[in-house]
Amino acid sequence: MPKRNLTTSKKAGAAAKRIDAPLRAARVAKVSVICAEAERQFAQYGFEGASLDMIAQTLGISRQNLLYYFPSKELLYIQVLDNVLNEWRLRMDGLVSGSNPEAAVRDYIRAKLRFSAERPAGSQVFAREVMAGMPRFREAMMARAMPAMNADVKTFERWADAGLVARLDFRHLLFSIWASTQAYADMAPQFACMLGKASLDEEDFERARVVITRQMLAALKPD
Amino acid sequence: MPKRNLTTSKKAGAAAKRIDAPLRAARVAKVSVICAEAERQFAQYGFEGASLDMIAQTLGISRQNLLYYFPSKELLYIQVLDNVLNEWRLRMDGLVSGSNPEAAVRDYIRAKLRFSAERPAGSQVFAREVMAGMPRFREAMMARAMPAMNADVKTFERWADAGLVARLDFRHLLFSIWASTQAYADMAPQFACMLGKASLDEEDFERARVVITRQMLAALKPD
DNA sequence: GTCTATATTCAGATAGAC
DNA sequence: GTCTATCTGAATATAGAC
Repeated sequence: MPKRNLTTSKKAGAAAKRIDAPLRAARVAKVSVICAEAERQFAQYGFEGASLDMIAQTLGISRQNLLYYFPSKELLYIQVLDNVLNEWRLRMDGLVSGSNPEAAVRDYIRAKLRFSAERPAGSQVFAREVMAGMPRFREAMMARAMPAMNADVKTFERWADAGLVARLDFRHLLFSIWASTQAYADMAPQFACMLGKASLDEEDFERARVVITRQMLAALKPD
Repeated sequence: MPKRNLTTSKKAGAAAKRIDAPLRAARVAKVSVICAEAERQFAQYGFEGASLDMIAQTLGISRQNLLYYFPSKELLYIQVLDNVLNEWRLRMDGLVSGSNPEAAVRDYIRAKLRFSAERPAGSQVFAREVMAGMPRFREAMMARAMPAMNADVKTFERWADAGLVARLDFRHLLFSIWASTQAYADMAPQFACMLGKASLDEEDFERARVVITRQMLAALKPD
């Protein structure tokens, strides 16, 4: 538990804020770089496989110093997952709405693929947590991802009522979009390997976008 | 290194075979149940997260006894991955061929989804290995999965030449089929959670099959 | 906030008796 | 083939000095 010295902690209101501001900012910045590196290593090695020692070493700090900011490995892990889910929602929320299904689906796929391209580690940490049976993040999932999905399903159903799209099982349609787009983060090493290159580039993501978009729009086309 | 005693190891030809047969059969059976349990635990906890102690305990044998059959954790892991890749190919090989694209795609998706339903752990171990950057199974992947993919891509291109299917980037089409179908193994806990149940059942897989098949066939329809 | 030192637990692997 | 005993290394976490 971090405790500021009496000199600052005793002061209240504006004065305290003025003094604490730079301290807090430094702390926030450090916490942020720790989370970024932890995300990378949890993604590659998993919760048990990653070690606080390695993470600290990569950052050039001591393991004990890391434990000063995050009292335990598990809390660091939870924080990483929380950040991922937050940015996920930030990027995806409200994309499926309005009255233009085609534009919505195009944007949705584009946003998800961009997330895969820009934040592959976040997606992988999430995938590993899911495969483990969501032992540490089930409630957060239920509370935050489920409402978002249900809202999207409802929107699709309204579109189907209006005859704008075919009537499919939209839950599984969403699963399929998630799977296809997230795979370009989670399975990137395999895909790159099979394309004969070291890693996926912008063109690969663009080609993926074209194919996946075509699939979804074609499937949604009213009979 | 296992060494049979002199009495049997000295004998050669048919006599030795007759004596060794039951021994070997017992060994093969034991190796098989060890692999099955290891697959389950590697799937759930990952390579580093799974422990030989836990695997042995679940099987009711000692860790040392387990190490008698597999000299190291890594060799056990490699064996598990090898088995997965083998059964994968056994089920999928040659499905994309002939002159009926629609039937081929339907069968391919059906077979992949069946694998996800029947062998989810195998798929998950594979996914974890990929996310780790394929540190222990890259050559095997390259040597065995890549030729299979290239053959399938060539078949699709022949179909496109004949005007039977639209001309897409078939590599990414295959990635998308893999992703959508494997997700019903790898992401099963998440999907089940979002469908409000403990685990996916036959009906879920059937609904997934309908949606995914529709996507792929619609995308492949010539313009 | 950062460091040194240490407690504790647990994992993989080997040796050798039976 | 299976067991007991043991070696070795690594990891999380805590205590306390500065």
